[in-house]
Amino acid sequence: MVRSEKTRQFIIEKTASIFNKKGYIGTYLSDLTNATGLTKGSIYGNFKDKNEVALEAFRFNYKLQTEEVLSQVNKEKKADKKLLAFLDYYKKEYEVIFENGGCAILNAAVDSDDGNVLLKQEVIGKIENWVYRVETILEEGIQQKELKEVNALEYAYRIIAQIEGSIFLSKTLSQPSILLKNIELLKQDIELLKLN
Amino acid sequence: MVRSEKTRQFIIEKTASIFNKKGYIGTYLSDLTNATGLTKGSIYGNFKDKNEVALEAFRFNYKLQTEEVLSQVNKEKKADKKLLAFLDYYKKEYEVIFENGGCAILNAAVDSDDGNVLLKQEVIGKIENWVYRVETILEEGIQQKELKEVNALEYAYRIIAQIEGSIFLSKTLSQPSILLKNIELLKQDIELLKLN
DNA sequence: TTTTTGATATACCTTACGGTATATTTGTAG
DNA sequence: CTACAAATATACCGTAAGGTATATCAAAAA
Repeated sequence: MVRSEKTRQFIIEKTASIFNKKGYIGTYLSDLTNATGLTKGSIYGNFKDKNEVALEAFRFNYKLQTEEVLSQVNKEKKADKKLLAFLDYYKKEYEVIFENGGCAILNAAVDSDDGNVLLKQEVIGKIENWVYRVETILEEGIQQKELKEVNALEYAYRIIAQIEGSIFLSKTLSQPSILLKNIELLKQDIELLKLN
Repeated sequence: MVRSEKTRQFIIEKTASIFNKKGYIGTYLSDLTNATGLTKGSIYGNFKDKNEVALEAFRFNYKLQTEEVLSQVNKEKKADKKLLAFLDYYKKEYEVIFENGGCAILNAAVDSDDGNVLLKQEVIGKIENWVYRVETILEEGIQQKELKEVNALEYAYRIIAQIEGSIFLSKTLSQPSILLKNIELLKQDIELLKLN
């Protein structure tokens, strides 16, 4: 990694959670310089504008929160185990997510609801990808006769809505137990989905 | 209503959805003057500062979205009917909610996550109140032997998380069907909760 | 060791933000 | 119809935002 690429990465890492907590407009260039110890000149030497930093910050947050869980999921063979691994991730990592400012997808989506088209498109793409992955797990499970026949897409939407809503509620009320309990209930649903 | 109170109300009505869409920091005084046709002087004659407008705007949005549903719910006698009325509200009114920028509670909570302590407290209070009302309906239903015995508080959190998550997903992906389907599934859950 | 090139810091610009003091207008009471 | 009070508009302020041109510095090549 050349020098500039290293600095770019450094800026993204140091500012990602700030963007997640304070939003695009609410995160000022002064926040970026304070968090990195760099100057505006240096930041603008590595990024086109604030928007580009925000976009990369979101990608970083997304990777942090979602790509790790996927590797956990992929370790499992059977559909139900995959789904349970997926849910267990939130059980284990909710503290990290909370400290980081909550679900990056939810924050970025709400934040970019006005104007910020690039970020909005990015978020939509990530959600669709997430839905697709859950849907695929379900469909493969159904095909392998591991799971009952349900509408995989609808079921995926339901699970994801439940997770997002639970993280949101739990974080806003500062009550981790809400998330933990709802994850537990989702796991029960998955158990009921299993064929014998 | 005296003249000033009328103007105050006018400002709140005209700016509420802007705050809901663009957030506290993202809504500028110029947005407020544009939306109302008034000047800064007039706005500051009726409100202490932007924060006070934002707070009242949130209260307005909350009333719009939540107090109407409660009147619908209170028309019903039996617990299951109350819960179904509650869910039906979203089925009927999602378009209005979407046009208004989505769920005011979710937006305000995410928005006020940094710094805005007053608004944050307000939102937390509203959520707690909401949870309490759903919890009470469930408990009364259980007492009246209309519903199966479940943990009312946990069940309330689950329903609310599902609704919030569904509105969020649905709105972000511009797919009302996600919300509608999930509401349908929640209604099925309520049916299963009924005794006999 | 010197030169060159890319990265970072400095100093500055424009703009528009939130907010305020004051002038003007408008509705109301006498 | 006038005088007063309340509400609104005007004109302004200080600050800090995002962004840029230029100077300085550091690392690698010659």
